[in-house]
Amino acid sequence: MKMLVADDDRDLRELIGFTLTQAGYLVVKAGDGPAALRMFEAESPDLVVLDINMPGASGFQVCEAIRKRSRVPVIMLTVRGEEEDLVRALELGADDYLTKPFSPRTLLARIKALLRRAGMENSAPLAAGRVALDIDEHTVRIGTAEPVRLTKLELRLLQMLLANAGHTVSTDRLLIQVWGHRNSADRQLLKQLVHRLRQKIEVDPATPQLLQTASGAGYKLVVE
Amino acid sequence: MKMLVADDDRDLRELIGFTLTQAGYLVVKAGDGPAALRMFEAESPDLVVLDINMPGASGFQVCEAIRKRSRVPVIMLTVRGEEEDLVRALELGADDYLTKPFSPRTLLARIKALLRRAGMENSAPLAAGRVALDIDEHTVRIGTAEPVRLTKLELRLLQMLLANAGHTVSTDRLLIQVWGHRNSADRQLLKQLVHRLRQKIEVDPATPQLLQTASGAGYKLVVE
DNA sequence: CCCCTTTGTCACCGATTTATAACCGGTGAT
DNA sequence: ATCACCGGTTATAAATCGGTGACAAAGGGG
Repeated sequence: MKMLVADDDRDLRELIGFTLTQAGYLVVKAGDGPAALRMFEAESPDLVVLDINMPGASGFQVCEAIRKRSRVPVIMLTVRGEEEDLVRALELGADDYLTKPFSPRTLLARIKALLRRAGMENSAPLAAGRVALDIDEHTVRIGTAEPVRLTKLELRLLQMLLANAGHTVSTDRLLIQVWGHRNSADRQLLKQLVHRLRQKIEVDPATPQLLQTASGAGYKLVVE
Repeated sequence: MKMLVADDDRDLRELIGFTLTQAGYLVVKAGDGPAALRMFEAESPDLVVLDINMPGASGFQVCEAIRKRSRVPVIMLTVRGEEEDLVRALELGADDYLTKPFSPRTLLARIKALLRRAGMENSAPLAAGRVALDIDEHTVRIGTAEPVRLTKLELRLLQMLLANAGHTVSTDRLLIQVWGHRNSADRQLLKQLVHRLRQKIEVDPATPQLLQTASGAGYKLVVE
């Protein structure tokens, strides 16, 4: 699940990003309206957290532009006492809003409630290079081959690697993302999981072309 | 469209009632928790506006009781700065909340947004492929076969799958949409319901052609 | 009240998925 | 050379998942 966070307040942006990352979501960030729209185009997030007050283009304009091409859930951020803003935001198609300041816990609760209600059928398949991941169906397609079914853990691992395609992801981060905890004994789990995943997605699992080992560091997904 | 307004503050109750009536909705009112539950039973409203602080039974208890038997949209009313309340309310299954004081215009905007999300304004497509669902009659027709009668739960499940025809719907989402709550123990209910539905709509229930399992992910309705 | 339908609960099976352990070969440090 | 460590592989045990049948509880007319 990928989310776009658009806010000009750097600290708040990082806080929200951190909160969502900890909760297991992938996060992309933007500091102003135009950047938010570019990121939206480039990343096709599954949910957007959008500050109303931003330089460049206001949250309203961004929201309107997003609604022109997608029904992705949008949460607007606003300061207290600006009820006119809220009405306008909701009329423009925003799905929910939060008044600043808010607690991370509240944000998460709202996001979860929204995702629960939001249909979620517009979750675009995550892809890089020849690898296309369909989260809903729990499948990957390599090139034009038949889609391969993945288990829950395989899906999470591949999602994590795909989100950082071309870059090495450390074993610690993978452990946290896939199992939610880290301790040295669990490296064995990762070994196993990588092995099983390679059986499914590599042409020759003995000489991995896609899921390569970065010795001593972690793993990476190679894209051309 | 009938709505239940439950609040112990008589003035606020009347204001909300007036606002909703003006907007063209039918309104029934209750001044405390037990009355709210009685009205809910007697009137079967399509949406509930529920104050958290009420004598007799708190809004939490009322919300919980409502969720035990219905998935009707619920909006909770609360005072500012009680974030714990909000989280608890949303976790109990409330769909939205408003912090007092709020403007009538805000209330209406939120209600409309909620109805829009609940799919109560634009009726979902009732047919896909060879499957045609008649919600009023509680029947499905597969191809040119005789219509088959469905139970309430079977209808909801099939409606949900039909709305996402061709795409996998996760078990969690199905649990929420059909029963209104999610709880890992309740997966058994879904198993049974799917089993019973297959008996009714599949030519050979042992090898499902329509209602297929996406192992580890959920179920999907296959359309050609 | 009884009868019938619907819904929830339980137990069990087979298959899949995940966890645990042992072993192998390569590498780098001492 | 020896040893510790790392990553890959194989094998096996444990847990989970989905399907099924049987049956009990709840609900709804007549």
